[in-house]
Amino acid sequence: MSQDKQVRRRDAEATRRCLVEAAAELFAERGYDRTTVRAIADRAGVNQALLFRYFGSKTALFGEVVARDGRRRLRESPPEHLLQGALRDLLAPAGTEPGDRSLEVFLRSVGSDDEAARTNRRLTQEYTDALAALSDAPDAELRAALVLAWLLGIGLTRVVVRQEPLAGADADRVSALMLDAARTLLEKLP
Amino acid sequence: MSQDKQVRRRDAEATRRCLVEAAAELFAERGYDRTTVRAIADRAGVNQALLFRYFGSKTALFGEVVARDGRRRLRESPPEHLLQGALRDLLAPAGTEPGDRSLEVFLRSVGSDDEAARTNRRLTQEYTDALAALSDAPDAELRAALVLAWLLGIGLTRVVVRQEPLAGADADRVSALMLDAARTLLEKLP
DNA sequence: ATTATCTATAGATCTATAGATAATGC
DNA sequence: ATTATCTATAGATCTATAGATAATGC
Repeated sequence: MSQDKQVRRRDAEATRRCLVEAAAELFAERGYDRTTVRAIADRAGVNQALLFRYFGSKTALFGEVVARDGRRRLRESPPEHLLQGALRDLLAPAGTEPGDRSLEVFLRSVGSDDEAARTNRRLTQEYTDALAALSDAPDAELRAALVLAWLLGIGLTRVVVRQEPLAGADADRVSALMLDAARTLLEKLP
Repeated sequence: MSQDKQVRRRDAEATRRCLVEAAAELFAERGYDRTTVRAIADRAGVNQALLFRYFGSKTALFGEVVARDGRRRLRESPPEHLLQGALRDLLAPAGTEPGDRSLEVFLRSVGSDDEAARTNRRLTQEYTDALAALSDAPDAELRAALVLAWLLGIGLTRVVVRQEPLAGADADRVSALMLDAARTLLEKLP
């Protein structure tokens, strides 16, 4: 019965974590602009004033979320699996538990707060660098950027706009078509 | 000297047009959410109450903008030039007068108002259909959607996020790389 | 007289802060 | 005593509307 609020002892660290977790979910669902600090605090089950006590501002909390989740795949997978992995999470059928929603956070917040945009730009650069390392082409970085742009576009269409036929398409088929073309782009020398 | 405001006679039709024009610019620059009705009225040089008199709501004005600009290319260019044309506008060097900013309106408003999202979705569908007509593949529609997603991703990276190296890359080089891969995707049968 | 335009403001947000309250650890 | 949490609210938005004002066309 009373396994929630009541039971949780006062614990600043736990409260902080709850806020970051709730913020990550909401930023992924609604983007930066359309997520209110009050909604974050409500989902975290804590008072709204604590968000400012622990993070100072909504923008700073956004930075915390990106720092926590955005670079996880970058740290954990080798460059040659980066694209596949990102694509797999992106294409995970709706309904199933999505593995990593950091791309959604990115996509839905792209036009928002300037500081948030800067945070996002830094993250994209790191992905581009990792992908560029896979190509021997003299314009490897540009090719990598094009591939990454494609990933973003697919995410935008499928997850944010939910546009058919991409939204409902079979994950493997999309993956095969895209990875094949991407590999050609990265490997084919001019 | 006094060629503005003073000189313009009272003209509901002209005021309407000014509002749509100002809204088109601002939605392209800032997206739906971050554009205020007051900013639109100010840029149009008219009173803010008139926006509601002539359009009823901010959302309705957005619909008007998309209806006016979004389908222009679709009407004016044959399917086989659609992609090239969209790409050319998108890649027009910053500073030069951009030809068509409707893609920016789309990209910057994608996560915003629900009604705006619906308007955008309808528009994307029309583009997908046009592109799909170019392919003989049995999954032509999916391939077309992937190509369109790529276009959106490139636009997002270059114009909205302004991420290097795509943001500053030579238009012809980007165009060549992308169109080549896209053509392969649309024409190569499984 | 008609109607395009403007003034003034309601009402609903939203971020952020100051200061009060109360649970913990010594 | 310390500090995690809560109350209350300032202050700045933003969309939308009601009703007043004033320029046009007959």
